[in-house]
Amino acid sequence: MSKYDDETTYAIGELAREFDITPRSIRFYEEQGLMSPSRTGQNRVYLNKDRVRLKLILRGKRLGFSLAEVKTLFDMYDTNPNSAIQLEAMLEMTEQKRAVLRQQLEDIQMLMTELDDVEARCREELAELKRGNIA
Amino acid sequence: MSKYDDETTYAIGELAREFDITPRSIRFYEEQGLMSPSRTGQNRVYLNKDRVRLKLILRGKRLGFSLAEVKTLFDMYDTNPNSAIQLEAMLEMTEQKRAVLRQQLEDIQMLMTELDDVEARCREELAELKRGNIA
DNA sequence: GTACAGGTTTACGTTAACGTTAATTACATT
DNA sequence: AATGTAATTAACGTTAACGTAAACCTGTAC
Repeated sequence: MSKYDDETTYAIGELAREFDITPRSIRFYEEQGLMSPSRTGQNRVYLNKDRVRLKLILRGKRLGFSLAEVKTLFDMYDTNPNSAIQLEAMLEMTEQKRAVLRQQLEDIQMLMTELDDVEARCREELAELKRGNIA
Repeated sequence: MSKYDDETTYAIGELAREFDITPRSIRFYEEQGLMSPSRTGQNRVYLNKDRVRLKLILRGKRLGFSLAEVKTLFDMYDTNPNSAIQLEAMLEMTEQKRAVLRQQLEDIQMLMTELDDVEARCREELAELKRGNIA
């Protein structure tokens, strides 16, 4: 259970398949300073910590964070892990996202009822047409 | 209470201010075929129906619809609103959108709980920091 | 020894939804 | 007449997150 027990390595294609993305994306994340895998010759070699990073990137994306936002979080964590400042920045960012999501929920509910209306009117008019009413 | 009782007109700048967008955006929506205000000379003049359209466009955007998607919805509603074929197509379309919305609702709820998790962990670690635990 | 399945870099292309000048017009005040 | 405010068209610029060649290396399989 030590830190040393997972020395599995991954090629870029393996990670790409595992997370269902393209190698291009992974290289792009590196280009943006989000990862820095080691090399064997000119080939990229990914360790478990890199895999974890990638997982975090993708989760950030799912949460609606841009790559730039993910990077700021990473940078904060790298230079000052578990500092109060970093944690509070994280809280602030999640709070923002939460606000966006709340707005979206509201909008969706409004649109749903609007769809109900439209649908109801459609059905009514269809019924009239079937009855031969050309109104 | 007839259809004729709202003949208020709006200039592009008024609408822009009201909805907190730029005139450029409004012109862009028109360029994309989403609105077609009348003119006085070369100036655009917006009636209440145009204002409603704009409101719908913005709501669609907040919901994550592209302008192209909003346009297809508009086109469907605009062309032959009373033919049986169009009505049935419309019903099918709304049903599809409804399914998409249900999916979005699910996604958002999942994201919310994920954010809850992240936030909870942050708060825990912050609490430990305050207690002086450097773990 | 050659074909293939992976990897590499470089660099231009793509899409959406505007932003940003520029150059012009028109009406209202001062 | 000059200034200010709001409008117009036309057209090139921008951002994010990759996609898509092109041209190359390289280890293994047959």
